[in-house]
Amino acid sequence: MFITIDEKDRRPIYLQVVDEIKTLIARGELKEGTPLPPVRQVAANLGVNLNTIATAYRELQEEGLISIKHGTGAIVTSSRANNFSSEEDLRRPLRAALTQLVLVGLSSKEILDLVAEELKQLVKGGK
Amino acid sequence: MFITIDEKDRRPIYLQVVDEIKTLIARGELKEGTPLPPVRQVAANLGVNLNTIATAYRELQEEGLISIKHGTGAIVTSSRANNFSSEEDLRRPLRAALTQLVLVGLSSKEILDLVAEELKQLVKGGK
Amino acid sequence: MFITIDEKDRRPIYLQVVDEIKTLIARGELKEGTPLPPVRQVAANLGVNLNTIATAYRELQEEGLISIKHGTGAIVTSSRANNFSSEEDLRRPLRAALTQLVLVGLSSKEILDLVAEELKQLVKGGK
Amino acid sequence: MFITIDEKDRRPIYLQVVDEIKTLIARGELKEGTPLPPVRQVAANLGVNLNTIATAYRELQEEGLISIKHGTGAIVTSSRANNFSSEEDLRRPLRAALTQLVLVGLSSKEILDLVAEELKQLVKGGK
DNA sequence: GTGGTCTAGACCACG
DNA sequence: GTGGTCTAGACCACC
Repeated sequence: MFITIDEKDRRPIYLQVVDEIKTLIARGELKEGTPLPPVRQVAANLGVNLNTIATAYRELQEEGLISIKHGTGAIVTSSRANNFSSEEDLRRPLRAALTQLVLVGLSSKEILDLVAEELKQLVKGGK
Repeated sequence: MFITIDEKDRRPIYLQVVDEIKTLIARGELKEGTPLPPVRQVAANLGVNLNTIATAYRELQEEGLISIKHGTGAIVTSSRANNFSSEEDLRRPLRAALTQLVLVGLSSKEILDLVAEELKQLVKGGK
Repeated sequence: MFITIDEKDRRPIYLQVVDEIKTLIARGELKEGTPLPPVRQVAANLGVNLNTIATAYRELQEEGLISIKHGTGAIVTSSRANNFSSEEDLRRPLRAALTQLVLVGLSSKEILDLVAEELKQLVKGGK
Repeated sequence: MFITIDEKDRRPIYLQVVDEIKTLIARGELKEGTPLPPVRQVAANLGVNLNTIATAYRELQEEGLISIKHGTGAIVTSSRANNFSSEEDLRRPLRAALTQLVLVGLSSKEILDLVAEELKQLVKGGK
């Protein structure tokens, strides 16, 4: 399982980890039932503290994507997020991302291509 | 100029403000040369601390979108962001937003429609 | 002997087992002298690790409710717990349970009814 | 605001703090809108680490009882828990607490008196 | 002056 | 061998 963290990214490391794992789940690279690697192992690989990864796992558990069992480890339990979010909550981050692409000078077509490309990687499996 | 902040949004208020203003600029609702309302006024309208808005304006200035002049206020100077960001920096938030949409159960088509809709609102003015 | 464990319950499995068995003893469904089923059997039934049940039995033994004999298994020895607990130790979990009921919006009457109902099931046999 | 922690209690400190604050909210000693004392102050008072209290506050926020604002502090936002719990989830801890009281030898009447007493303190205000 | 995040490391609880 | 909790302390982000 490949996760990378970005020093330059201003968001906290644990949230970066959360997003990377979410993407892996969305892509189907982590299917339901799959065990996640131990907290300590991920922490060692990324060179960060154990607690940082533990926080990420806890967050994923709260969103209902994984289940953590004491003494046993964590497994993916769902590829569906508990959606307590309103449509606006989903639109906001999308709009912000698109806005930045526009401001950087990309044309509508370039943006749509970019979106299509990313989306294709996310739903490789089908749907 | 209409800005709203979302109590439930976990991101800092100043970043929410930054994003909303960026969207207004991208949409052409704030054109080059337009003055931004005074920090005090925005802060009062939103019921937040003055420093919060000042931080947002500073951030926008650093990205080259506005110019802050002591005594005269801030004006929009460009509809192009200084792009110091790598391609990956632009992709990451997009991927995160798309990932969440996938996890919430939307189909590729639904997501593309959503993107197209948001994008249309962003480039209404031109391009 | 019917025991169930609740995946969603955040408390450790062994404690859930301890509490379920205590309830059976309090209700008189497990009387003094009754043998408890072998650790292996309970573990198999619940699909949990053998050590988990062993830990539960050990806990019950420490409270003086059962006696574990190597080779012969465990038997219920008392329907009275060794009360090493202060009054406050007994009140705390009660208060926590009642607090949650209040916060969830139940009225005093509803709560008292609930208590009476549970209590009736616990002392069916006598007292 | 008086909180105490119990060395002998086997539950983690942060959960003890959570329960104590919940009780204060249920009792109406902490009303909606009331600010909670700063994390560092509570930590100092109890002689525990700052992170321990921060964890407790985060838990209360997740249950919807308080709202934490960066740079501002935490305030009580509701005296109603977000009740995602099934009835069984509410009964379990109550049953466990009552079971222990029975096993310790209290009569039904004594238990009901104890419940009534605790409950009275919880709903002093009325209902 | 708030809370948030992270570290290094210890020790415990669980299965 | 898992994850959980806690500490002491540093540094950052936010308002």
